[in-house]
Amino acid sequence: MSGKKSSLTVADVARAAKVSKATAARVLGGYGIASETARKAVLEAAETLGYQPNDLARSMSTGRSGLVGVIVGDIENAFFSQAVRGISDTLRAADLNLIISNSSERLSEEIEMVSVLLRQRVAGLIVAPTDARHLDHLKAALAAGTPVVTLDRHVPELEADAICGDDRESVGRVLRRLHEVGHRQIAYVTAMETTDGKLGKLEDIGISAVRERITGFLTHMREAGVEKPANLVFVGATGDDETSLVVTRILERSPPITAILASDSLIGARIFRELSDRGLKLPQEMSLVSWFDADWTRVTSPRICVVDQPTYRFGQEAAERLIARLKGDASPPQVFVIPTPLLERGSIGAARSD
Amino acid sequence: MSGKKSSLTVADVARAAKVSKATAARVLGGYGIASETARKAVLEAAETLGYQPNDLARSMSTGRSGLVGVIVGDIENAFFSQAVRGISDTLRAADLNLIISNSSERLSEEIEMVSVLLRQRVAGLIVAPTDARHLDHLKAALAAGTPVVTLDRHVPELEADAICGDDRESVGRVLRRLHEVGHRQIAYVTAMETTDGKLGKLEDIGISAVRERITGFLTHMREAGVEKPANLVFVGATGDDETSLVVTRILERSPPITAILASDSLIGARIFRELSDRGLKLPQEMSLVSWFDADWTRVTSPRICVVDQPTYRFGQEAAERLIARLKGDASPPQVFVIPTPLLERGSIGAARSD
DNA sequence: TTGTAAGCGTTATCAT
DNA sequence: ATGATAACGCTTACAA
Repeated sequence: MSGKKSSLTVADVARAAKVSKATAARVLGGYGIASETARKAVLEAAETLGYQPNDLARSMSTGRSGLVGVIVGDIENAFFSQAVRGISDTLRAADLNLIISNSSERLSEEIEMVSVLLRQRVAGLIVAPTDARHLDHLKAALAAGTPVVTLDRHVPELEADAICGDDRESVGRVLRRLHEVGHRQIAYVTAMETTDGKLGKLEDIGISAVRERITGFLTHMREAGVEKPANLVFVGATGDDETSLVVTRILERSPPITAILASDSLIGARIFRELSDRGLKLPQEMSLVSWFDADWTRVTSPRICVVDQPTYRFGQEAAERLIARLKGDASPPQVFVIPTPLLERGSIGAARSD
Repeated sequence: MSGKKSSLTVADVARAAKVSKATAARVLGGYGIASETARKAVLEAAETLGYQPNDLARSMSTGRSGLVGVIVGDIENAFFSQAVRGISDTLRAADLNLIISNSSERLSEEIEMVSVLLRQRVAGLIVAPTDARHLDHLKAALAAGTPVVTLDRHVPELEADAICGDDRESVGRVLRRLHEVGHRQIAYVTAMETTDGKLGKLEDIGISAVRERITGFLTHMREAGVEKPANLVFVGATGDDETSLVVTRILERSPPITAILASDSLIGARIFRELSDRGLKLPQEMSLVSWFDADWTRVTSPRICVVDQPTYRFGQEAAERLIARLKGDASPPQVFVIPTPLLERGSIGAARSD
């Protein structure tokens, strides 16, 4: 009852239809030409036998594989899973499938996964590169003729299309808004880890989206007359405990910090919980803005103001670019910047009088 | 600069290493035997040439493919993306990769995806079957010798291992708790669609997890002396508007409904928003319990009591079962029931006096 | 231990 | 329009 029946081949169908293997293959593969009679005979034979083509073999001889590799930082994160959905929907419409891998935002894993995917001879790669300073593996993919599209991140040195948000500008929008209602001491909190817990050189930030946003933050804050904005960037908010520590440091600051920007929605949620655990009232005692319009930001009171990153669209665009490349588009690599508007909600209030 | 260099083969390496193709293949494939000298020569040649094996070809000749197909209802839903993460982590440890597909909870898409994945000759399949009454495609997979594991759902008629929660019991736990604090009129809300908006025959519920929970609900409610518990099951909460309608109907009921169970975390979030939009106070005016410990349930006030479905573990177990099958385990199919404990939080309060 | 040669299931070339 | 037949890149008897 549990048959490991080594599936049927075109040869079997050909035999049943009393034509040559070549003719059967032409009909089944939908290429070349065949007479109506032959076509009918073959299709009928295939039907009754229950023939299922072997895409492995097909890819072997054609050289192209119908599989696209996707490497994200963390599929559990709605930011990425939503993007993956966009990718998936778009790819399917082009008859492509998707092999998915998690880098856990670790370079070593990303390298490993690229290698695995290349071995599988994927038709193309969509990657959220973990570290803009290590690109050999991605360059190797390109050199092997496998198109690459970067997702959410842009690496100029790579000959690849990129889909990303307007990170630097989005920070500007947030800060302008906060400035309008009187905020001056504003904290930026990110998960990024540094050796000493302090913000280092900007060039050392491997994830371009993070680098862009912090750069924007520093620029705009300086323009607004804040002395040492780097002191307002808090790094290392990687988990609950670390974030708790960061919040403590923020609350101890003098002059008092009146608003917090959370670099992503995981951090945002943690910060929100910390603040409400400590009994702080939003937005009277603290304003909060997070990146990504996650579910949780709409059930809090007040609801949380967010920078809306339409990641489903990120995914769509990425897949579309890749498909274009697969179809032969050989134009120079482009960066597609997707607007990430500020969604105003109750978590921004007037700054406390200092 | 953009080379479509048709990658190197074992033959190229063999030539460079001055050995036969077979010897090179043996070394590179890590099978058979080779002298130390040969081994060194081959590896060195492979290294300097930059040889990358072709897994497609390998699968072709060995018959096994190193790829596992996963079909979920909606990768955007944290319930599934978390499970996928569990699957991914576990598979990787066994040197397997994962092709992922979305069924959008539609049978037709599921059938299509199974077919695509079988064509790709995946080694195995992990599926959250959309409809327990249509199994031909999954049976075909089994017949072709491809092991199948069902995720979150169990279909007895299928010769496949199943990983699922203790759905029926979990409803019991929830209801018992609610009963203790005085609730009698309790609503169960699900996304499931029916033709007339009413609950039909239980056997017609295609998703086993939903069927089990509703069955449990009806049984326990009856045991608690509620007359027509079916009237307390609200179906069709598929989107924001539909859920709004359901909530209206719930609030209009007499005798008044004092507690709501949300069949999944998307519905739970929608219901919560509806309730707070209407100014109802949790838990004084309404109690709420949701399935799945989603992020949003921990940032509301009060926090939402949930039935904790450890879906990462669901995924892990599913992958482990599949790996066991791939290794040749031929024992009869088993159902692995994973406990889904009730996490008590502030959203349960004493029932209003009626 | 090593090499020769025959597959795996397609596609693709070239006569017929 | 159709049919032999040779690839594709690997594994795997079987021989040497």
